[in-house]
Amino acid sequence: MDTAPNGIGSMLWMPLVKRVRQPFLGQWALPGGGLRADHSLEQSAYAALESTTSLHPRYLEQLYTFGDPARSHGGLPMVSIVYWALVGGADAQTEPVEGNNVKWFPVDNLPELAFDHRAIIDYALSRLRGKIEYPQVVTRLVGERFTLSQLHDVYEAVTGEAIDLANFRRKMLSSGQLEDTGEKLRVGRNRPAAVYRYVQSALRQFSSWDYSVNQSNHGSHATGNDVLAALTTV
Amino acid sequence: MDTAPNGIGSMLWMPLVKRVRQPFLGQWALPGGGLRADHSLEQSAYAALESTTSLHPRYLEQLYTFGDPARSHGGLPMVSIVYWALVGGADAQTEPVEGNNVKWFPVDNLPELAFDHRAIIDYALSRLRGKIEYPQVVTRLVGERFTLSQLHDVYEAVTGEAIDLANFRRKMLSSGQLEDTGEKLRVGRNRPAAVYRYVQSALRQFSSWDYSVNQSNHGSHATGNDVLAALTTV
DNA sequence: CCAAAAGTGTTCTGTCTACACCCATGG
DNA sequence: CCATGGGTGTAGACAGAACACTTTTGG
Repeated sequence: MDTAPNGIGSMLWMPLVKRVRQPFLGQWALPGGGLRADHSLEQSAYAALESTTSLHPRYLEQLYTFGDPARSHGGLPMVSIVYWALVGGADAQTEPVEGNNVKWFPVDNLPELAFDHRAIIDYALSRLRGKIEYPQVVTRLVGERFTLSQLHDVYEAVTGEAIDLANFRRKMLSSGQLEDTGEKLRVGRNRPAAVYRYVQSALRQFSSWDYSVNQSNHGSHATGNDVLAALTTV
Repeated sequence: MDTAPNGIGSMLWMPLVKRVRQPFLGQWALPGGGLRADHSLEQSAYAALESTTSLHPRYLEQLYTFGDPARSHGGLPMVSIVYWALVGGADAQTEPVEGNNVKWFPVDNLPELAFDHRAIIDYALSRLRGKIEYPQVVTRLVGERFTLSQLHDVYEAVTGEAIDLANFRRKMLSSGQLEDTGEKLRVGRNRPAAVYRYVQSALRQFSSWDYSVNQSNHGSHATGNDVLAALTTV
């Protein structure tokens, strides 16, 4: 995939779905699906995303709940509960098989969107930027084990701006949250880089209901160059 | 009201309601109410809080939506949409009239709570701490016009720790977000303090759906010593 | 003049930034 | 031996913490 204009190596991408009914027929929109009585909200969101995009996200978090009376038709107010997901580089290798109605877009070049989905995406991105410091979050994007360069690429993709690699590396290492696995990873013909992971205590240190679901991980390594995210509505 | 143990002058308080039915009969819980078809979620939350506690909050924000299948009875999953409110010192003067089933508690000394309401409160507090920098938020607690000492008290109450007043004052003034109103406020027989307000641009600078509702304000001044917050469920 | 809160100055320390530099590797 | 990314050193700018100090007021 492409490289971003400014000195940034990686890019955030997300899948959109072309609407097949009114309103906004033919426009791009966030993937979505219905609520299921015997499932948690997270499970319903996961299913909605999976069925429309074939993604198996490793991170799923509730974003916001919308309940505008203008959307209601008669009885109860219509409520949309929006989730967002992160998909790591490893999963991505199998994904970009785009279905007929699904297409991946870089977040800095999105098409016109249906409803208020553009605003939802902007809000999700600001939340993501605020949380990128959390190991639980960044791990979903870069994988369990990673080099400092890979971690650096994810930070740049998420923040959208260039970060000095030398300073980044020092900051990360001095945080005490990373440990050297002893492994080396060679990219191309260059000097092999040390492979790190977050220490257990860093991964555990979070309190809220975020990061609750889908802790299953398939032992994958981050190798791709791009960073993927998805939003879904229930 | 009391003074906190450590050098902190003000305290965060919140209202709880004693449950009058099963489950958790007799236990303390967050105020709550039902959803209304012809109202937005915010309006419903506002109504729920108002009817149980007689509060007219000046700040209302969506916290999280719960939808555990374990809560369901048959049909659709039962969903709770939690909002939180901030109530400034001025409003407070009329409030602490506690109804039979409503009582105010300092957040560092809450009773046993029904359901998972304790966890909800903890999450709300961490969110509040993260947002206390935003003029839109702090203004709801301290009022439109305030002295630097009052602002300082709010910061201490919310963060729960002592903050050096001299440094605090410099930081605030150098931020460029405050402007001197020219007014003076005398407390007791001491030197009068300058009264400040946030500049318009600072109050406008926010993006998300938070801070959307209930912009009505009754031109009140913060004079009380305590800071109040409320959570409600819909 | 005293107490108490308002408000100012100064020093110290740690963190962020920019950028020069050295190291390891395969071709 | 050279190009490329991995990795280290260092000097200046800046922001926060600690705390001594001065000012204004009513009693």
